[in-house]
Amino acid sequence: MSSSNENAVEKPKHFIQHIIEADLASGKHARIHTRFPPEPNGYLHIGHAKAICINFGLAEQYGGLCNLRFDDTNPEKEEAHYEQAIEADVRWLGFDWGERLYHASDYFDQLYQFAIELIEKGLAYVCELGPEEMRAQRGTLTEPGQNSPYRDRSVAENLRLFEAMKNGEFEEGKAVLRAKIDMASPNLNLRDPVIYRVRFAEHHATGDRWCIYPMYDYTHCISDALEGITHSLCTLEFEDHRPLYDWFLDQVSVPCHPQQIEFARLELDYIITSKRKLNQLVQEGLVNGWDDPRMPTLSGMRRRGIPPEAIRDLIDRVGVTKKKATIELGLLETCVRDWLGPRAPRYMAVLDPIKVVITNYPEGEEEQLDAPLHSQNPEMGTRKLPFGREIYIERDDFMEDPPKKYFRLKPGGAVRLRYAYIIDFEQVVRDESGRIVEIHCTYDPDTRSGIGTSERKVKGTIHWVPARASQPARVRLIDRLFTVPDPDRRDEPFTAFINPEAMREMPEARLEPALSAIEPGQPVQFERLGYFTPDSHDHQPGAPVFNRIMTLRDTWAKKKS
RNA sequence: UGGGGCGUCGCCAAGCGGCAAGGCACUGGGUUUUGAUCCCAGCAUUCGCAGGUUCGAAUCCUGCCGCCCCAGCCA
Repeated sequence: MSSSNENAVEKPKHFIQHIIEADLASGKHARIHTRFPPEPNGYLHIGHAKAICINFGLAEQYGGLCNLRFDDTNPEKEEAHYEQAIEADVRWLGFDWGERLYHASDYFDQLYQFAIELIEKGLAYVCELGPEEMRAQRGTLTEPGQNSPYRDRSVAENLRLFEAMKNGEFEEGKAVLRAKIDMASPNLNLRDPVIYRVRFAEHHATGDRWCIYPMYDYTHCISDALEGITHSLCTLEFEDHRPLYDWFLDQVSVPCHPQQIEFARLELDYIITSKRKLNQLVQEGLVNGWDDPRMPTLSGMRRRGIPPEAIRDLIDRVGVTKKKATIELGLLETCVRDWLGPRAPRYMAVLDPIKVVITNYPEGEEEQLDAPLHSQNPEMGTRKLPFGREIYIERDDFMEDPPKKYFRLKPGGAVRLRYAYIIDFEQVVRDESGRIVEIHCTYDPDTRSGIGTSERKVKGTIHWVPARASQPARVRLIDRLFTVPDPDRRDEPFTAFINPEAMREMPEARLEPALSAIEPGQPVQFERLGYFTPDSHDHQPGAPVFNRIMTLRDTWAKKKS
């Protein structure tokens, strides 16, 4: 996808690949097995795409397997409908978990039995400290914690109390099961972490069968082991949890001991991935839902028209390391253009039209031009393009008083109309207020594209649509959601940096007729403007609505500024 | 002042004792009926800093400095 050119230098392997290859070579594993473990409490965003691509991608690359597992251990936050959305997003990215769709809640019975095993080994106890007391006794970063007064209960008593917890005999907050590790550990995670808490909440998968729920650290490692995961990949903030991950697996009779490996999550400038903040955007109506095309959610990017291949390419180019890195948005833009460039069929649309009358073109006449769908790839075929006396061009493709090097239409000048003729400027027509309402030109019949006999050359070529045969449309210009690269890390709230121009609708836009056959999901290029696709919610065959996926690279705009 | 990580070009990133890959961005030039694409060229005497070991260090040692994460009965 990226640079598969001539000298095709092999892409260097990243550290996780080194680990996997060593494990395969040493015979530690015959095949690898990974998993993508989202919590079903929100929608997936571009950051999740990295975890998805790494887990599924590595399994694919080394002939292994990757499970999809919902980490549903907190009934108060999770909801079933998120699961369907997550599944759709993972599939959209092009990955498949086969029959291996699991839930942490599938293991609640086993998790309960392993907890009993820990109690029997004297490694877990029921603690009746309240949340505040427990915090007070945990110590600080520099001071050790104190042992709970309940720490030395007998195995029999712990067994009885834990069962009482399970039977609903304790109110929420009145008792937890804790691992007995070390209250003086410099790693806070090892200071007798809670492994079960009481919650009288309906769980979306297990209903009211349980009133005690296992905590993440305890659940995750055991779930991995039960699924035969070989490499448990997660983000950097879990590094401190690895000793606990290993501790549980060492104490309990699970079938294997997966290796947890941490990598840096994906960060992009001009975007945010905080669940809380994305939710705020939606709740406060700052965007139109989770799949608003401005959103960095996978559903938003899909609706905007960004190809999943471009996202996979981005992840591929960015690499996998333990160093926190913020990638420039420009790289994503490059990936999108690289994927779409050779594939998107070309059409013409005028976003902000101004009428051009070709005064020497016979009134009432019209001709059908043949225009290639992709000038570099003739195999894509052609479409018919009606041309007549009246057409529309882009308002900013004409300037009365142009700067030097402006080679579009100007007084005294000429331009080529893409796939049609060269036209010469004649005059502008104004209304009473002096506003230009029309431009009059003449065309040069010998310059028709392809079959013209003239040797005449002009510097500029502009796009256009026929006045009569073009179709009115709403076209939304999508741009970055924020005006600063780091809206997250400012003194003002991030909402202060929302880009008011992130979605501009062009109400007067007009499309060439062939565009009426394009449906949502099909990306096209509007020549000289960018890549666009019909909006999956609002587009109607008779009333088209297109979203801009990405502009074309524009060096002219750069030179001007 | 505890513990765990990370510091190689503007943004990423190879490199693992033998003398700084690659991508993106940027800059110049060529092609072009998309100021797009494509092509060609340029772009770190230097690897957070300071010492040390060595014939030789981004790579080894020592000491500093900077940044990130951890005190949920969240994940």
